[in-house]
Amino acid sequence: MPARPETGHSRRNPASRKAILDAAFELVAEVGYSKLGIEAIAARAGVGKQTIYRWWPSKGAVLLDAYLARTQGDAGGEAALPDSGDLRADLIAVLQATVAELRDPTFAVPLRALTVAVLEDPELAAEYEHRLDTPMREMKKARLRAAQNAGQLPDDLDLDVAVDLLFAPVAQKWSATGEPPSDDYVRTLVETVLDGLTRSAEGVRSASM
Amino acid sequence: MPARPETGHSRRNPASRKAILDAAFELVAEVGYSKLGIEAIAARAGVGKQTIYRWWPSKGAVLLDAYLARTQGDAGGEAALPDSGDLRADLIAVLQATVAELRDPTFAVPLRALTVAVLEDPELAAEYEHRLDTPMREMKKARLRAAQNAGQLPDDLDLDVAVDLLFAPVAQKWSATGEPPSDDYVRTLVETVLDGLTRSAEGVRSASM
Amino acid sequence: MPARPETGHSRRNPASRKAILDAAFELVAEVGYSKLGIEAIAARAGVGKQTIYRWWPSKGAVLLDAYLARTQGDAGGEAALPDSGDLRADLIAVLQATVAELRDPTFAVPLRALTVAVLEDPELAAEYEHRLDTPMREMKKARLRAAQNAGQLPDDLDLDVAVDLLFAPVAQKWSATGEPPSDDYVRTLVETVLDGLTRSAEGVRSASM
Amino acid sequence: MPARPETGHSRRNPASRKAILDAAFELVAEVGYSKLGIEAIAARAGVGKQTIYRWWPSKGAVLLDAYLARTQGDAGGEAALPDSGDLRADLIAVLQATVAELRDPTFAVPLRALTVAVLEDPELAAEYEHRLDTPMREMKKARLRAAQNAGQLPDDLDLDVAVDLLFAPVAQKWSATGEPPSDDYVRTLVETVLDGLTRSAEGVRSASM
DNA sequence: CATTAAGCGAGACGGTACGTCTCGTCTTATC
DNA sequence: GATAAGACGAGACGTACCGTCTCGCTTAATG
Repeated sequence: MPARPETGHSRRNPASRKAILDAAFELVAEVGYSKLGIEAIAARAGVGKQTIYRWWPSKGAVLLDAYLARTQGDAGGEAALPDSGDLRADLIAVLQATVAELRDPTFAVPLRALTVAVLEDPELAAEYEHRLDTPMREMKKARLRAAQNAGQLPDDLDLDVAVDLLFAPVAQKWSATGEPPSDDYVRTLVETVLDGLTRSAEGVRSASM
Repeated sequence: MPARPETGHSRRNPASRKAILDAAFELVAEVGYSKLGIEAIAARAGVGKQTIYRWWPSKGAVLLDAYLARTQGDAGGEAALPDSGDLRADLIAVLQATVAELRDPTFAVPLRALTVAVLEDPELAAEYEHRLDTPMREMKKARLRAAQNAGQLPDDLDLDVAVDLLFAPVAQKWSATGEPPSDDYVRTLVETVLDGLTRSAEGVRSASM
Repeated sequence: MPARPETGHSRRNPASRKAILDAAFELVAEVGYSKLGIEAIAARAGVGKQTIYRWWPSKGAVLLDAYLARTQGDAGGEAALPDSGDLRADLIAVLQATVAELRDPTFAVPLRALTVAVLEDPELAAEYEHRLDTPMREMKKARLRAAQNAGQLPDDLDLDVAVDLLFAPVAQKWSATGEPPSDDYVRTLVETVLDGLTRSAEGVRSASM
Repeated sequence: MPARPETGHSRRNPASRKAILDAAFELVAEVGYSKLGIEAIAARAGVGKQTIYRWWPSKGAVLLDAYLARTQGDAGGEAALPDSGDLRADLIAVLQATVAELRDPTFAVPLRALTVAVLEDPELAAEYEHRLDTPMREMKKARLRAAQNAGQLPDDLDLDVAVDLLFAPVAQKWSATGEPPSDDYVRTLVETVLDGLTRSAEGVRSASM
């Protein structure tokens, strides 16, 4: 979330930029969002405070850049969800990988901080949605669309709702308790989503509805 | 989240307590969580700062008490979800009532503040879960259990997963964007959850899985 | 400096009074005047704060009572300066005893506290003068008056000035530096006071004046 | 009492420094030492509290600087006591000027505050002695030394004792009562000091001593 | 090839809120 | 009714950061 478009030949010092993002990521992992301060970031980065204020509008914006630099430094956004043909197994695998990541404090603590920052700042929320949320959602929808094409899911399925059903419960549980749900929960979740709450009550269902 | 059990005859002044909770609730609605300060609460409540520090461990704890006092002051926890016999319609109604509430800033802003507080403080999160989350979840599970007893839902359904599927997507969308989803989204959500993603692709499903 | 005259049969608890004065004296010796607090005195004395506020108008007043209780508990004010007939030797002895006392922190620290209290509170200053300063001054003047009667001092000598000349320099030095002057200083002081600055320059003096 | 030596080109803001010293001097004259607070000084000076804490270790240190700035802002320390050749008259004049100054609350109240501060803080006492007391004492001793050179005072006179005899009684009376002594007292004081207590009892003295 | 203007590390500054401490008053229960 | 206990409104304490603002210094581009 740069304050200025990085077009043209800015005289910005890339070493300072990197030092700031690294310092912010490490610091937030150590002390949490509420105790993360611009002065502390500047001090750890060996940078003047003004260099942060010059390029970022808030500590949340620094954090978003820092998180993106860490999580997407390697992959250029080319990632995709696995597609073995077995949708059920693939979804379980993806969600179990997600909860595994959330169990690693190195990423979970900064992500939690980012969540707080986004909750407190609507502008940052828009930036977050555009740069992190939407790309991830598109990846997930792509996998579901493949299942549709394979005839495994109905064509009129609302893919956004489907993505929410699969991922929101995990995110919510992690937000609320600090811990992601268990692998068993994830398995049950996927199966319940795929089959529906009413799956084995066909007789009753057709009778009452 | 009282610092001390309120058993016995405490010498605590109940008028001060009420003034503090009212001031906190109003202030947070006006300025948001990050700009909510203990001094401002004390000043608006006409109370010394120490009276807050004496009885609450953090501003998040004050906020939780304030929110509970507002939302459960009247109902003694006896509330229940509607049960017309039509599960689908009841769930849509409940979720639409929920999103309607989230569109009212009077409650949504303090609730958002409480969400931030809970994200930043694991102890408060436990308190929140015990005093707010669990009772609500029990209400929701009670309605689903009634549906089970009526043969509308399978007996082996995991009710916790079911509740998450219904409510987490709404909460998540509201958290991420500041706005709750539309009534249409809610309707689609309920129907997708009840029927399952694979609902109209039985043939394919049995073939590939 | 009791807030109420102690005439009549007050229901005042003498044990509490003694505990307060003892606690005040000990505490001030430990922490100094500026860090001496009513709450700390009450706590150490095992007494409610109100019991202090009821009977004394300020911590300085407590301190004056505490100091008097310690220093004059035994002697009922009957003390007198030594009179060996040798004024010079007696004065030196008295002043050296004074500086010796000022070197004992047990009394010097509370006395210093009392000095501060008196500097800050004119009412307490009047009380101090009446109950401590004047009696001491009278003792000193009595010794000088005896010397006058013995023909050792001129009849028209202003005894107040004389007392000040002998004692003010010692008090002043102790106030300013925290340490009383040396025994040698005291000896030189007494001799200079008795003889006058001009003592051995009679010729010049008679010539120029 | 600067916390740091003012050598080199400090980035300290001299306007803030002056505003703080002025505010401190005026405030202490209005409310006295015990009610003088750093916050009030900062507020009146239009300065952040940290700017005071950054440069002074205590309010007493601010007060010392403030007093020195007022009393020695003009004179660069070049002052000297009057020397008309008539020691007796000069001393009376100087002491009467001193008591006149002590009757002016504008200077007397801050000086009294400074006295309290010095009594409570040995480090400040050392600073006070070095920057205020010693220079004044040297001035006084210089005048007495001139009298020695003129043969008006004996060469073996202890000038420190002599200065104390002349000035301590005035300072002491002012400290103890809040009022400096009268002009008459001062005259008697000077004459008694110069002539000695035993001045007109030579016969008796030689007989008994 | 200066010159000049931006970025930079550093940190003082006017502020604000923190959480603690103590003040002097008030209330409650005990004796 | 005096007392021990301690909650209360009030507000100063000294600290920590905020975001802004100079300072010199370095460094790349432009005239």
